[in-house]
Amino acid sequence: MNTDKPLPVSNEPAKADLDPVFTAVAKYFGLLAEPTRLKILHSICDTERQVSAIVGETGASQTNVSRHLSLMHQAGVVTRRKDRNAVFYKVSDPVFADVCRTVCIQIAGRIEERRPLRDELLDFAARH
Amino acid sequence: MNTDKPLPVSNEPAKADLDPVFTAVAKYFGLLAEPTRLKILHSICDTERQVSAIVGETGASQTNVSRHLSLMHQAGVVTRRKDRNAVFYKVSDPVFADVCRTVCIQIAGRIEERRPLRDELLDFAARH
DNA sequence: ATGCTACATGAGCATATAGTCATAAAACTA
DNA sequence: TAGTTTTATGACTATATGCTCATGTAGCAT
Repeated sequence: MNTDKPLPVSNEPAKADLDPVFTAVAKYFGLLAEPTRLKILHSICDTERQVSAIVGETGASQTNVSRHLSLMHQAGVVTRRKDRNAVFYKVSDPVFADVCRTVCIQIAGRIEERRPLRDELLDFAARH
Repeated sequence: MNTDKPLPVSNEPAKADLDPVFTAVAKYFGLLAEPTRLKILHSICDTERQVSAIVGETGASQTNVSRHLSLMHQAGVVTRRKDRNAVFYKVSDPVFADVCRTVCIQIAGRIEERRPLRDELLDFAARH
């Protein structure tokens, strides 16, 4: 019998195979879907920083920061460098670096205008 | 006593006020962080479609599709148009339309190469 | 060796949310 | 009117995950 991947139903153009893509992309966006992670990314998008510094900047607990950093390291969007007793992290993924810079630096000034966030991200997109 | 918003600790440049921004941005990205929603967005990023058609395309249940559509409508990224018995949805946010087009059309062909997804999104970013 | 600092991690809790089933509401059809 | 189709929603379940407390581990200092 046929052991190849199951053929798509009717004449659809291999649409079933898109599922893993959607799942993977969703996970990727999920990394950007948490305020604490965005804060952390903001803290290390330009400068390499050690965990304790990130903790101080973000105000999150050491445990929590460590967990988020592990997660993002596993996903490959931050790099880890150990120096003596400290561990330094940095955003290695240019997309993420861009996003956090844009979001944090560009948008921050407009928060008091209370424009819908949609507009903010529209501006973000327009500049890329 | 002072009833204004609390002053930032030490000489930090109003960093505490960034919190609502991070939260809002996170919620926004969260809309893109679910496979089913990405499928739905893919289905209506170019063409306006009624719910039953989206159900047929995505393979998700009618209830689930309806919920996701409500959610995205509330968030303002899709528009709703009622025609007789049917309801038509369309992606109204150009950012989302772009994302879903890019992700689905551009990346789909490369899934079998098994490159890390990071590279995929790098390409996405490079073309903007 | 003892203690201190820096980071990571197991266990557990609390909450958010994706999904389902049943049902409701609205509009068309016979 | 009765029945069908289309979409939305209340109630519920299951799972994921953000967070914390406690503890472990590694390197440095005295």
